[in-house]
Amino acid sequence: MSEQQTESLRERKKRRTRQSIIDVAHALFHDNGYDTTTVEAIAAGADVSVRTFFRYFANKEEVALAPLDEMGELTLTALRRRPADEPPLTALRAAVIDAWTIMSPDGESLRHYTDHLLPIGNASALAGAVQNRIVALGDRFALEFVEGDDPDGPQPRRTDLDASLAAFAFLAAVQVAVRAWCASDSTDPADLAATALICLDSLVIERNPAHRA
Amino acid sequence: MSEQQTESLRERKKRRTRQSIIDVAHALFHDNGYDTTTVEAIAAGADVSVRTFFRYFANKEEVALAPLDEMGELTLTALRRRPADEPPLTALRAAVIDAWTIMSPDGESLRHYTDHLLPIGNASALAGAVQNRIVALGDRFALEFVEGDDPDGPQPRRTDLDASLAAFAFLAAVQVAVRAWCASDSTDPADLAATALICLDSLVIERNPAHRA
DNA sequence: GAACATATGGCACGAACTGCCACATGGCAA
DNA sequence: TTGCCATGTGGCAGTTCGTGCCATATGTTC
Repeated sequence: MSEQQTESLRERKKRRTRQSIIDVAHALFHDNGYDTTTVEAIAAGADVSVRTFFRYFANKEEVALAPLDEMGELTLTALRRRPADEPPLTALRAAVIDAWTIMSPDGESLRHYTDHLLPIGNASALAGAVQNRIVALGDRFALEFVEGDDPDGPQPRRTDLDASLAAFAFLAAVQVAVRAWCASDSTDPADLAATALICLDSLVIERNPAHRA
Repeated sequence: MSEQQTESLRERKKRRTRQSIIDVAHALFHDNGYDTTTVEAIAAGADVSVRTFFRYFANKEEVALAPLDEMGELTLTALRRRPADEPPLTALRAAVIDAWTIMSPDGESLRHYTDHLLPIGNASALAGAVQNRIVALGDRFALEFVEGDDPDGPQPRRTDLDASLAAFAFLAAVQVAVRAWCASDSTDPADLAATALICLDSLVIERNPAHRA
């Protein structure tokens, strides 16, 4: 199940094309900025037609945010490996640390990731798209908690509201850290991680205090 | 200073044109949805050229989100009226309640506001723009706390990180509430307010625990 | 190699914006 | 009132993103 049945020629070709588009695009974004880089240029660089570009990516944003999506997926799978009875915020905190550790056994791939963060952060046209990803990710995090919760466990079933709240408060904390890091003069990924942990550690969510609705 | 010197004919005309564009646009959004409503149609309805539309609003999103901006401003001014020594989350909670109360002495204008929320919430193309506004608002909230903080007060000066964290955690909670309300079958603004308070009350931010950076 | 499925390219088109220039309108002073 | 100046407005051409349609090329299967 973990071993892949040597993907077909077609699939290999598609994978290579896709990666080529991503690489070319990010190189151009880095050099010329996101806004001034046209899809036409990306397509030309990746040696595909513009029409084909849009078959691989629904829009220009998507190719720019591909690395972000990867990190999101990584965090999500890390979250799924946490014990089911762990409180949401604790699990999320641990998951993001796991994801970063997995990504940077050498510390290099995390830097490769953060390298994409600055160009993205500077492209105001991308900001909205980034936020959309974050919201979508938050929903998936939240879903993990309500689904994973044992219906006949010792605790009363966690409400959707609690789950969402934990997920989005968590993401807000990470965002604050990323933005602070981007604003600072540091380019060291370790500083980013440290800032993120500080933010996460000052977050607390009370479990539905006796509150009349 | 509070009384306006009877704005000039020019200014009155601009104001009317602007409001006309907003009204026409939202009527069309309500009827046909955001995506399928073209700027051309809005401009035609408001009896201005397309070129002029773009002189009033930088893009289609901006006219759609004008009511949201208004609410943001309202909350911000309410926040400025809070005592300076109030903890950020407490002040924000009170400010948003104030803003809602101001907006709905009769309960009608708040409904008028929430009426805009659904069309916006359903327009996926707007989601990113909404998030952008929220981030911008969060920054202004945060700024309020660091600036308003007395440098030689009894407490060690609040860091920017703390201020941002409070602002964005607050906005995350409100967002969760709004989304939950949109997803529910309720159209009663009171339900929205109640949900928002529940979310806000389970949020706690610890003040920078002894944490080695 | 034939038959089929799918990936690709090219073209026309719609919609969001923008720059530019000509014209109209409001404000102001002689 | 007249005329000058600032500013608001319209129209048009052009760029870019994104989509539907159809013909063609390439991989897959028998």
